[in-house]
Amino acid sequence: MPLSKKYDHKAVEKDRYQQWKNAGYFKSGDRSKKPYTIVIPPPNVTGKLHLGHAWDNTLQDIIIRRKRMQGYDALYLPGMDHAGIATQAKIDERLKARGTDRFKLGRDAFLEEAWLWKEEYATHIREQWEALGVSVDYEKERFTLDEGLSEAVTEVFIRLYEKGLIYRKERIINWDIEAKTALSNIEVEHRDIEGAFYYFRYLLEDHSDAIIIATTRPETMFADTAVMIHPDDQARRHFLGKKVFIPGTDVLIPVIEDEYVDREFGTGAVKVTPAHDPNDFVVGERHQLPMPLCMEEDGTMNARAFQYEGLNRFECRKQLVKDLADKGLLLKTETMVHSVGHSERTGVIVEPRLSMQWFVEMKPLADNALKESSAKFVPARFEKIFKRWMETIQDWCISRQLWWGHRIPAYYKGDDVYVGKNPPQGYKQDDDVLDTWFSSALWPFSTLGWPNQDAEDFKRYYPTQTMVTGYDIIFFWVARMIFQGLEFTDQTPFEKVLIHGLIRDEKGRKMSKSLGNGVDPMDVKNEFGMDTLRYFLTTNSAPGQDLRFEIEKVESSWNYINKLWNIARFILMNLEGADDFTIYENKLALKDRYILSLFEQTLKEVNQNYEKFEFGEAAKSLYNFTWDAFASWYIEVNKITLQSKSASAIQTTQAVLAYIFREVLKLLHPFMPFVTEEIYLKLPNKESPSIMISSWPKQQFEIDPLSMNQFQFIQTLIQRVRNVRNEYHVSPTKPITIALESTADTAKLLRQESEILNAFMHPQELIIKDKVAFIEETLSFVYPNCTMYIPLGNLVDYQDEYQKQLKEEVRLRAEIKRCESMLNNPKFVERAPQEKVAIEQQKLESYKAQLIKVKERIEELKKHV
RNA sequence: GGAGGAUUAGCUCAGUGGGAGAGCACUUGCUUGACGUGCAAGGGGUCGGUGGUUCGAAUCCGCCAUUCUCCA
Repeated sequence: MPLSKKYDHKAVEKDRYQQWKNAGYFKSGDRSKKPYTIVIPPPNVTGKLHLGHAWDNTLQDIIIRRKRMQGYDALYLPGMDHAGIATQAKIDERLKARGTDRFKLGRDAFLEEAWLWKEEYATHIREQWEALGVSVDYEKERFTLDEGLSEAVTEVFIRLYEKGLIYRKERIINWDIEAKTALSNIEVEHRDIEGAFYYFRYLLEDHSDAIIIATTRPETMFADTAVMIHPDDQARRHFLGKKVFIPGTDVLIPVIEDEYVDREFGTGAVKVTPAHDPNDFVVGERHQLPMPLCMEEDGTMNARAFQYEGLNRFECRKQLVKDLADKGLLLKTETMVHSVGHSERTGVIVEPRLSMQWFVEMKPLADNALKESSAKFVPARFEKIFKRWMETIQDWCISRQLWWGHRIPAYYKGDDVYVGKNPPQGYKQDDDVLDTWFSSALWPFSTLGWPNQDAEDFKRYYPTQTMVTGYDIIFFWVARMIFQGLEFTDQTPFEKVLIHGLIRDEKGRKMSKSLGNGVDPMDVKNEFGMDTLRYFLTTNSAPGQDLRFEIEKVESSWNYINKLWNIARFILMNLEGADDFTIYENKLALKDRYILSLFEQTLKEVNQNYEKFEFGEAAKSLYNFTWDAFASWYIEVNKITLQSKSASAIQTTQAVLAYIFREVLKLLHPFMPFVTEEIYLKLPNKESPSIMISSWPKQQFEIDPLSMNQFQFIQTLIQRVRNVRNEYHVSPTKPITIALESTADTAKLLRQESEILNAFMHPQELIIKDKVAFIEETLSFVYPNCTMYIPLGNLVDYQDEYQKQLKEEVRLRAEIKRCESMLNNPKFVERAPQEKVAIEQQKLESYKAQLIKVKERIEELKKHV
C-alpha cells in the first residue's frame, strides 16, 4: 500500500504504543543479556506532565531504546511520587470545594481520598507516558507510598536512628504558615524584597536611657528574651546587668553581652529572639534564655503580643510600628532590600520558628558521599556543584506536619520514645510524616526490592546505569540518592548522571503556572505529533543548557519527519517487485561507494555522540546525512539509474537504498519511535516484526576516501554549473556547452560518470579533453586536475571574467603563501601531526597547479580587455 | 560576597586546538514523476573586549564588560 503524500502524525501514532506494549517489547528480564537500567524520576501525582517531563523522559527513552536495540536487557522503570505537600494541598482544595476539610474528615478518611486521588492521577500519567511513547516496563512500576517502598523508608529511618544519625530536637526550622508544616532548608527560596530596618528604643527600667535596636521583623519583639551588646562595647557597657522594656510593654528583659554581636551592623546592639531566629537560638541556648513563641502556627500573633493577639504577623508589624512611633519609641525607619525566605511550595514568607522536629545529621553521610561517590556527571561541571553542596551541608529537617506521606516510625508514651517496627503496648505513633524527598532518595534501590538484599531485581539491576534529570534538582534528589545509596547499599546508585536544563518559553522565561506561559505537550502532539516534539526537545540544545520552546523549530522538526516520510515514499515506490537486497560489492558504482562510505562515517559519529549523550550532535549528523547527502544527491542520482535498462545496476541501487534507509531509520528510532516504526514495517528488507527489537546498526563496509573525494568532485562541478546558470540567468535546463579539460585520470572519472554529469548539467555538448581551446566568450573554473569551461557567448563580459580570474589568482597566491608559511615553519613540521603536514603539502601542490592554469587564463583574457 | 552558565549570521542556537555551521528569516530562479511543509543557487559573521599559552585559538588560561542562574 503506497504511503500518503503527506506525513500524517495522527495516523502514524495511533494504536502503535498499545501494539508495542501488547507484544511485550517494553518488558525487561532476558537473562541472557547484560542489564541496562534507568529509573524514571517519578513524576508527582499532582497533575499533568509538562514539557519538562516530556524532555526528561524522552532523553531516558532515547538512551534505553538504543540500548535495547544494542542487545541489552533494558529496564526503564516507571513510577510516581506521592509528593506530600503538593498533593495534600490539591486534595485540601478539592475538599474545600465540597464544603469540607480534612479535619472534619479525619485522618483515615482523608487518606482514602488521597489514594483515590492518586489512582486518578496515576491513570492520567500513564496515558501521558503512552502519548510520549516511552518504553517503560509497566510490570516494574512503583509508587513511593506502596508497601515495598514504605518498608524501605521505615528501614532506613530506623537504621539511621539506631546509628545516631537521626535525632529529634527543638530547633529553629523554616515554618510554612500556609501549609502549616516545617520545611527543609532547600525548600526555602531566598528572594530580595523591599523591607525596612526599624530602629526602636528599648528603654531602661528607670527610663533614664535607652538602647537603640534595629530589626526587620518588629513583630517578633514580643518573644525577645534579652538585649545583647558586644563585650568590647565600652559605650554601652553601663547597660550590662540592667533591664530594658520590650518597647510599648511593661515586659522587662536583661541586657547581656556576647561576642556574637556584629558591632559594624545596625546599631551595634541586638535583640535576642531565640524562638524566632536561628542565630538568636544559639545565643539563647548559650545564655539559657527562655524561648517563648509569640506567634501561632498560622502566623497570627498569640497572647504574648497583648493587644495584637489574633492579627497576622504583617498586620501586627504595621500596627505595632505605627503605635510605637506614636509613643516616640520608633527612632527611624530605613527602607532596604533584603533577602527573605519564601516557601518554595506555597510562596509565603517562611517564618523561622522553634519547633520539635526530626533531623538527619548530615555530616557523616555527606563526607562518605564525597569520598565514595563514583557517579559521573554529564556535563562534568555539575559534579562541582554537587560537591560544594555536600561540603557545606546542614542537617536535614525531615518531619512534615502533613498526613499524606510516610508516617514516622516513632512512638511515644509519656517521655519514652520508641523507634522501630513493633511498638510496645500503649505507645502512640508520631503524627507527622517524612519529607517526600526522604523516600525519593531511596528510589533507585527501593524500587528494585531493597531492603531485601536478595531480591532478584535488586541483584540484577542495581546499581543502575544512568540517571537523567534537570539541574534544578541536583540538591533535592541526586545528591540525596547518592548518599543514601552509599549508606545503605555501599554503592553509588547510578554510573552516570545526565543533567539537562530547564525548558523556557519563546521569550526565554521559565515556564510557570503564574505566568501562564506553559505549553501542554499534548497540544504539541495534536498539532505536530509526538515524534516531532521528541525530536525538537532532544536535539535543540547542548547537554546541561536550557532549551527555548520555539514554534519555528518545532515546525522544522516536523518538516524533517515529513522529508523522511517522502524519502520512504520514493524508496518504497522504487522497491516494488524487488526481492534481492544483497549488496554485491563488485557491482557498486561510484555513487554507491560514496554513499556507503558516508553512511559508515555518519554511523561512527552518531554512535560516538549517542554514547556521550550528545543527542543534538548525533541528530545533526543524521539530519545532514539523510537530507543533504542521501535525499538531495543519492536519491536524485539514482533516478537516472532506476530509469535505466540495466537490471544489475537497478538491483544494486535498490539494495543500497533499502539497506541505508533501513539502517538510518534504526539510528533515528530512539528520537522518533512512531514514524520510524511505521516506515520500517513497510520496508521489504525489514529484519524483525518491529524496529524496536531490530538490531542496532554495525559497520558493514570500509570507508573509501577515494570514492568520497571523487563523488564530491562530481558534485562540485554540478554545483558550479547550476551556480553559473543562476548567476547568468540561464534556465536550469537550457542546453549549454560544457568543456572539461583534465588529466587522464580525471578524464577517465568524468567519462565514467558522464551519465550523471549529463543528467544534472543539461549540457548541449559535454566535452572531456586533455586540452580545450576556445576562441568564443567563455567562463572558466580551475580545479585540481581539471578546468571547466562554460562558453556562454555574449553573456560573458570579458572585463568581468578577467576581474574574476584576477581575484582567483589573488586567492590562490594567498593560499599558497599560507601553506608555505606553515610548511616553512620547522616547528609546525616537527610538532603538528604528520597527517596535517601531509594535507598541507598536498594542498600546496594543488594550489600551485591551479595557479598556473589561472595565470594562463588571465593571459588569454588580456587579449580581449 | 562566593560559584557557575551565556556572549558566534537579522532571530534562536550548535560547534571546544588545524581553514566559521544549522534552523528560521532574507535574495534569485523553479508546477524537475518522493516531498512547494519542496527543489536549485545565493547574500549575511574581524566568533563580546583585551592580554597570554601554542607552530596554530571561536575553541585553552588571565583580566574586563554585559547578562542569567545557583549558593550565602
